[in-house]
Amino acid sequence: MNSSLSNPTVRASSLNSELTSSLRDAIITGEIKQGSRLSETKLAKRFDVSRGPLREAIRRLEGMNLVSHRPQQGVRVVTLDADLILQIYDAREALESKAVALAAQVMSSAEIDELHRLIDAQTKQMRENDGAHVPAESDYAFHELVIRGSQNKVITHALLEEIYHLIKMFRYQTLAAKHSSTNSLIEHRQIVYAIEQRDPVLAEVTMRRHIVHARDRIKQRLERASNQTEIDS
Amino acid sequence: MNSSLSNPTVRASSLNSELTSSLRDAIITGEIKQGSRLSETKLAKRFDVSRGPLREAIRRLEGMNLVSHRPQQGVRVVTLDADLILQIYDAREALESKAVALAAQVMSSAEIDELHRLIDAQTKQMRENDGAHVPAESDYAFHELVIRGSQNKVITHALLEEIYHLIKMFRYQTLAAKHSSTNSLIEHRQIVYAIEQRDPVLAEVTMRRHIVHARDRIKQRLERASNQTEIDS
DNA sequence: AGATGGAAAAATGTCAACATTTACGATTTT
DNA sequence: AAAATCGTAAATGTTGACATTTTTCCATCT
Repeated sequence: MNSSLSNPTVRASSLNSELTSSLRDAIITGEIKQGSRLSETKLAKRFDVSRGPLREAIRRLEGMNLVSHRPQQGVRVVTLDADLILQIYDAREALESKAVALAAQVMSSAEIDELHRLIDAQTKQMRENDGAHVPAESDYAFHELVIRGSQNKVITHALLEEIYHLIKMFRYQTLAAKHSSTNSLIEHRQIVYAIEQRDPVLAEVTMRRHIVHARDRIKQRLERASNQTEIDS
Repeated sequence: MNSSLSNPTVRASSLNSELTSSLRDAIITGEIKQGSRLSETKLAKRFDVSRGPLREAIRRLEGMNLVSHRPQQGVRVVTLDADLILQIYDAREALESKAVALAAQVMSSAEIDELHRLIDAQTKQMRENDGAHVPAESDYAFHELVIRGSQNKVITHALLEEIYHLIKMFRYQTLAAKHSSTNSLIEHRQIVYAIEQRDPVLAEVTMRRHIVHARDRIKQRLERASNQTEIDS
């Protein structure tokens, strides 16, 4: 239940911080379902803590857009309907295309080398798998490197502490897609190329297209799923 | 001190919510100085509440990027140095240019009329003042209308609940600029025109230029201020 | 039988006290 | 006199209990 009570000398730096991570992951994986109410008393029992730290963790989740709060009525897990998903990708497109433009200007060569290592590893993983897919974790690692490479705290915070949690939640649950496509890897190579050329405009355009592609694929899936349920009913 | 304890029947919907606003405003206006430590015990006495709701309010301010937390050492108010200010405007450029592109596609004619009313009021205010400036509040109102007009929850949250608080804090303190320029009003008219034409590309480009202009002016001011202090020392 | 009312239970909002850690200052030692 | 160490005080982290509101369930009335 409690993930870190092993070494009493280490002092796991704060309970509410641990709770934030645990709750966040439980929401992302769907262990706590979309739209469901978060009962403070039940969660306090489940994690074996008092309600104080728990409430603080919930307040942080509010800032991550993972739960919404209504006074005197508690908090509910966000519901990822089609509209919201597409809105998330619009926000991501705006922020991450700007991030890569900045990264192309300020990223160190050491960081660019790291990007190469990631892509090489992804190429290898693709061959070892079915030859058409790359693990989602690897995909996240790539994007996180680029985002941090922008050295823009505000953009990095917005993307990694808010938008990406929602994207992971969507991919993990609604989609069962734990992989990204071959096209994705090709586009990643193009992005690294643009960064290497120190060409912010090319980098921005390439990243924007990469994300719009992903958005389009998702939109098609959602529309098909919507039609399907209409037929079913 | 306490802004709403008058009517006991009305029940001011939650103490920690009120605290969030009060603390936020105290930070934005500089009443609580940049870089200073927020003492929970002192603030609890000052607002005459217990530390529970206060801590929750502080957790919310964390999500707004207004304070940063270090375990076992409390929270400090963010410091708006030159780097951070420019990063904020880069993030704003990315998000708000996308917001206006979306707004151009989905805004209702009633909302567009509201934009016109605001601009007309600003024109009037400018004439009644020195003839060259418009109150900052009016400027915020315009941008907020456009942002909400995008109907994108994620972008709206990022801009209005995070980035704009930092911008207001900067304008209120570092800059003593409680006004925006004449150019600004002209650019606002161009933005409304693009929205009216239902031209998302033109709207996006115009908004981007509007924000880049503001960023450039700030950058010049900051560099002059920096040179000035070098001379002084 | 359905709807309306009230009472009980559970949930959120809040507070005061306890525990542990950090920081500051005084004292001691070199 | 300067530096290091120890002790005290204050701050953060956490807990359990109290208050008010909301929800649910049951009984009663139409």
